[in-house]
Amino acid sequence: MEVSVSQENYLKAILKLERAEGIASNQAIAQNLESTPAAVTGMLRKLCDEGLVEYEAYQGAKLTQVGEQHALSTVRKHRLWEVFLVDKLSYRWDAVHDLAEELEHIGDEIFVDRLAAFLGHPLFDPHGDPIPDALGNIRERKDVVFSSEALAGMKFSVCGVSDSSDEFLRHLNRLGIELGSIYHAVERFDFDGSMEWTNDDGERVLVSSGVAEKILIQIHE
Amino acid sequence: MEVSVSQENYLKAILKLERAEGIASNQAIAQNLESTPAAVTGMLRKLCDEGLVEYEAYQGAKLTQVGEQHALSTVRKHRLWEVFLVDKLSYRWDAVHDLAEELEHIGDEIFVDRLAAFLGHPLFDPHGDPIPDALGNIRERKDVVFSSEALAGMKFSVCGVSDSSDEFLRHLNRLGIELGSIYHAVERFDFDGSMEWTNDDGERVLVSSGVAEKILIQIHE
DNA sequence: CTAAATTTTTAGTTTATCTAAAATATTTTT
DNA sequence: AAAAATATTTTAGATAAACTAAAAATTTAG
Ligand SMILES: [Mn+2]
Ligand SMILES: [Mn+2]
Ligand SMILES: [Mn+2]
Ligand SMILES: [Mn+2]
Repeated sequence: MEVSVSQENYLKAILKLERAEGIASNQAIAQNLESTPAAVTGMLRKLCDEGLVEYEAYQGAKLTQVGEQHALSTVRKHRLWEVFLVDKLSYRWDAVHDLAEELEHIGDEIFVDRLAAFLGHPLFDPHGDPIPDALGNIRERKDVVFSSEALAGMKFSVCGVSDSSDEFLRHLNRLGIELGSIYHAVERFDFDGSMEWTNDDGERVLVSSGVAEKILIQIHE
Repeated sequence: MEVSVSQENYLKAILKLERAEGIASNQAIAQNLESTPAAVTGMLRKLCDEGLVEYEAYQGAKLTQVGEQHALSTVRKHRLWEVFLVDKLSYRWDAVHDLAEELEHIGDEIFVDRLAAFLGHPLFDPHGDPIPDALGNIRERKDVVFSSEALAGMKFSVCGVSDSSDEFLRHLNRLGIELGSIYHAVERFDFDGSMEWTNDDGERVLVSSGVAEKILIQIHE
């Protein structure tokens, strides 16, 4: 019952799609993994044979109990390694994804658990994504909305992003926006939906609607 | 110029053999990697094409400058990860090899260098093997001999092992012998070459000649 | 019910590595 | 220097894990 690197990446993609849309369609999986529907069909059959996904032809895929645990364990590893890279090796949040994508496939549960203990059992990764615990439980955050929903006058803190691509994160770096940053929404410009924010140091930042829609915030008071 | 996991394992084996015997014979490489001479011939040709080893048919293999650097970098990663596992994740020295064998193939020079910095640029791994620095320099230890050479009355500290197999290390665990342990040689029994040692707490240990021949020590005064 | 979209099947292809047995070269022994 | 023993290479093919393009089948939407 060895699960290959490729298979683990499939499981992660299916987990993500299942959480987002209820079921993982062939096409969506292909898109996620930059592959083709034909390749996905082949892999789904294999994963089904191995008891990791439920799959009937033309009906899309769902993870089995075992498959979901495996996927969650891989996500857990991925996010813990991202924490390690940022907290211990001083990587920036836009430089950790590819490395974590490799590290997530190494070692067993004992290894992950020791890593988690060493890091102090962190609850979130450097992008604000929740880290499943050893049993696969994910604490979904409450009271979290996209910053595009903030109204003028509100005070909020940045607690996540819905796009962890290096390009987007580097754009945020340029704007000075990072996890934990606290801002006030000053104004929304109806013309293009962009917003002006200020922080406690009085620094202003102009956030386009496209960017605001990808930043998760928690509203204060 | 991507070097595969398998290729990196070949380079490491060749490095080891070259240091030990001057040249890496086909057969010795096969033995090291639990493969066959025919498979080795094929891989040596590929590595030669890629400029990583010098190889002429029937003449055995030597690493090129580039190949040696790559091999040293892999060894460096392996040993640094072993230090990480023991120092940070509380693994025992007999449980780190297989994991390091996988981790050593991940990431680039920047990653290794940051890991080394995080660990405080350790000079030796948990088995007493020297860790190459970022440039590939290995500080070979001086005044190190096998414990079988210790004469009655001598005081010494354990600084390495020539066999890092889990079985041997677990045997040392049972005897209570670990890196840094300090002993006095009490007596050698001519009958079978076994030795009796004591530590400062007055605890005695009987070491067979086979074991003594695999333990590296530094003699005090 | 059609037409469009999605998925599966078919029939290979690719890549990387390994194997057994035969042929060849090298080394050792006589 | 032969012969014998040992080591290495060649040959020819196996294996495994994935992926692809195009055709066929199925599902879904209008
Ligand atoms: Mn991955
Ligand atoms: Mn992340
Ligand atoms: Mn390895
Ligand atoms: Mn070691």
